[in-house]
Amino acid sequence: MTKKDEFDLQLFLPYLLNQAAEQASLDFQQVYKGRYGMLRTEWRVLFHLGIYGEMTATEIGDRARMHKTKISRAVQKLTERRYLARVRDDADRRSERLSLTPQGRVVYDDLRRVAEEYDTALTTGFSAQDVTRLRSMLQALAQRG
Amino acid sequence: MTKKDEFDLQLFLPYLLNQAAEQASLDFQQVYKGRYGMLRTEWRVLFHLGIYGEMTATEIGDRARMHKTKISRAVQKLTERRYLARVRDDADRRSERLSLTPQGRVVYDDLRRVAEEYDTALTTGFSAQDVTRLRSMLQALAQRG
DNA sequence: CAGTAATAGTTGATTTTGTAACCAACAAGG
DNA sequence: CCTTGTTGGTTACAAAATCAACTATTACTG
Repeated sequence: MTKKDEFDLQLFLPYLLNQAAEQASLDFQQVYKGRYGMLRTEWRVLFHLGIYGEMTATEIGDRARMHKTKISRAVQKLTERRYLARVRDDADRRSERLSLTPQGRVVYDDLRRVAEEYDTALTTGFSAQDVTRLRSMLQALAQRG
Repeated sequence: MTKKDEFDLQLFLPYLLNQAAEQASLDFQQVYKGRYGMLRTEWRVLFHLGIYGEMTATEIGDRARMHKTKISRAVQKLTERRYLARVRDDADRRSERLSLTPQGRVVYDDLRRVAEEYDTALTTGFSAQDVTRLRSMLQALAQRG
């Protein structure tokens, strides 16, 4: 990253990643916020249920690396808006099986379409190979710890 | 990213970038938080002054893409801790020239050393070429908008 | 089993961030 | 100059994230 005495903040990975991440989520944020008044935590929960189907709060937390209070509050909001249904699990009555309502699925489908388009827009200008390499490196970085 | 009907959240760039960014900043965060009780906004301001020398708040904001209220509060905190000095600019008496105190420089030097080591640790396992490519792609992504 | 520990999830208090309104100093045009 | 608009920066208030404590249920251990 640096030679000898110079330190380039613009190349420092945590900083750089953060700048890129913030920029990358900006436009997509406008959509889920503007169109559905959702928070980042909320679309994440929505997407997890949309993709993986029925899950419990902790399962989402593990997969998304989100803290359980964030999940709890996101689930509340989404339930209020009738985007998801909660059913107590009879096998373990502490937890609830969460799933999308039909209404929630409509929202998910819409946002997912936008997400796909947005991802495409973000990666235009890079070669397919570079993009693949980028994703795999990011996944590796995300896994450390 | 996806073929036809599948949507892989783990590969969605805004999500992936965010996961990687969060993970990447974790350990470094421990250091500046644990060792100096600093916030992310604060080390950023500190680093900007350490690297680029005297700057005004807006200059930092432009370069770091941070909102001015964040800067304002970070500057306050850092001033309280005697890490930086503020001098009203006579040419334009609305703004202040900010710079590190000797004490602030000590902290900067320490954190910078840690940052360098940490960056190295993060990138081990990747080829030098891949890392270079990664950084340049991230810079490109960060610039969009 | 009884007692203790661990887990799923919620709630409340505190901290941090975001948004908007604001003050002081400067800039430009008439 | 004087009005209007802009810019640098702060402050107040609302929204959100973090952290700690709490309830209810299940798992473990002697």
